[in-house]
Amino acid sequence: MQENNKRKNKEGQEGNSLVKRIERQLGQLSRSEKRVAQWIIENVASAVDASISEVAEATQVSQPTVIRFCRSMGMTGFRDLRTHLIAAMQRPDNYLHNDVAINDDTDDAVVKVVESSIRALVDLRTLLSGMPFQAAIGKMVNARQLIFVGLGASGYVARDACHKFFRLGIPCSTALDSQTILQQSAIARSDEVYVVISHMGEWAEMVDGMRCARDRGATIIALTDPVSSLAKVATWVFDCHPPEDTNVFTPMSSRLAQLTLLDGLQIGLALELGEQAEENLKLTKQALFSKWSQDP
Amino acid sequence: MQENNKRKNKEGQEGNSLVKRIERQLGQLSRSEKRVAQWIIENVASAVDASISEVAEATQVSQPTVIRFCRSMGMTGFRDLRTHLIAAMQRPDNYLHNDVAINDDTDDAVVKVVESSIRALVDLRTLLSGMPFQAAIGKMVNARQLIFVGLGASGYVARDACHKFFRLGIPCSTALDSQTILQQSAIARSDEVYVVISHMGEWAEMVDGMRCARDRGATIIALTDPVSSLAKVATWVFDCHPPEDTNVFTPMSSRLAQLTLLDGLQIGLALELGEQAEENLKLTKQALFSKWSQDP
DNA sequence: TCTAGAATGTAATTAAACTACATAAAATGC
DNA sequence: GCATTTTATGTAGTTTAATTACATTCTAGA
Repeated sequence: MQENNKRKNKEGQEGNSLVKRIERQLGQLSRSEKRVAQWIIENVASAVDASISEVAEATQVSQPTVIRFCRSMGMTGFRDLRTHLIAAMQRPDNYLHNDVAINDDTDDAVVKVVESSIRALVDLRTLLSGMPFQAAIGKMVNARQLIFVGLGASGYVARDACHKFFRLGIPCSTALDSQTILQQSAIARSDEVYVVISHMGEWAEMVDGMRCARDRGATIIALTDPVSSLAKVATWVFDCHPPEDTNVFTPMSSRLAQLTLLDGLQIGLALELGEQAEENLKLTKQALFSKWSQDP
Repeated sequence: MQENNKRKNKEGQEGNSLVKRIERQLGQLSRSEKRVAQWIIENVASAVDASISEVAEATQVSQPTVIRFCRSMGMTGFRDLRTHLIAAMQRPDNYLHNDVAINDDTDDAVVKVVESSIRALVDLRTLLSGMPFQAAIGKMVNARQLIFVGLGASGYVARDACHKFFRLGIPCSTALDSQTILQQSAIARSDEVYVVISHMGEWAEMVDGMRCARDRGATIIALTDPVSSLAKVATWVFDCHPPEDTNVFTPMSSRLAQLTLLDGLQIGLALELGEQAEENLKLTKQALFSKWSQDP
């Protein structure tokens, strides 16, 4: 009758987080207390904000039962439980998957959106070790120019990246539509690096353009689905598998992973470039700062 | 006495972003509120367990003054402050010193970048409860037009948001430089909603423009530092306090929080709009999908 | 079926958080 | 230097949250 144990093993690396502790003691609880426990596990996020009456209502038990549950968990009371829950939520591994549903109220939906973003980045962290940062940065260091390529929503990511990398003192440009991409790649040079952002990696013009650039000797760094056509053309691929796209209300958290990946590349490149890049970064920051500190 | 000073410093460091924020704003507080702030800084550990009355007693001020202090810090109340204190206590020194260092190797640096991004979103998660989503969405539902405003790097966030919201079927535009902002706000209408993104919230032209738009009856939703001039002008403020900006290699993880916040707003708005928005989202997704599924 | 003991709920109690209003202090204008 | 506004703070009351005491219900074993 109990839940399967394999899940416990998989998630159980962080043995002493409060959520895990509740899970472990689930068996020893009475029926009503178990309901409370279950709800808290499944709604950790809402639970940290809830008052005792809200928990009681959500789980259809009386308020004293909620307190009894807290005591069963070794806490002095509800307040204490809340304290520990908040602390536990600071470990990102505690965020579980939960899609936005059409009948969610605003606050629940927002919480879910944020949590799905957190999950996207936690996923990214686990993928990092397999990514060719060294190789990509090695090419960038000697590049005459970086060209950031992206269509539609990915264009915003490309723009953001361009704005970030140019501060290192490297010539940077963008190509955000088919025409520009094709023209740009037609004159590609072997000392140029293309950074291409594409969820699916299947837009024909983009793939064609990149193939052309590649043929002309340019380096293609692709943030895309590793099984896509684009990935086949690229010199180096950073695995950004597209989202499962469960429903229309799921936002594109994957672009956060892309942005973060590009942050990582930029910082890595800055370190590789050394003093010169550091100086440039300082200067660009100062340029902003000195401006607005004049009008308080 | 020397020892006293040292201890104070040490404990100040042991704190965290919230404590730092309190320290930073010490100057702008009134005499009594400053007493509260000081006590909390020097007794973070006791503060997380204390009730309002205990804090009031310890600092010799009235209970409402303690609440006022919480509000001055941008929290909704004492409960909220406590939540944030607990969360902040969870990462004593280690995360602060997790900045990228000049002698890090690439992989270390990348991991640090990703973790600081995760941290930014987990921080956002703890701030959500105090944010006026309902109110903001309420205004957006009936808006004739949404105008997304941002300068420099924030401009990319504004663009991204614009591209996201227009898919709901609402007229959306952007204002990404001083001239456009001033002109746009000069003709602002009471049924328009401005969504303004600014880390510092102190660019004079932007603040002036928004004040003008506000005077003309428009709604100003600001993603900015809650103590900034922009925040004072805004109708609703979403607390996006600027990063502590420890070194030049620290990327702007805070913009991920802004993007995610806007994701949340968009999804919340979509739910509020109901079927029509859902239909629009579906259609825009299909428009993309049918295109690239033709060329595999 | 009866009864002990656990489980749960009801209703009252206490304490915490917050609000509205009043007063005092400081800053400003004349 | 006095009146007037603004700001800061406290007092007292209200609302909400957390907890306790006690009553009821349920369950298991004689």
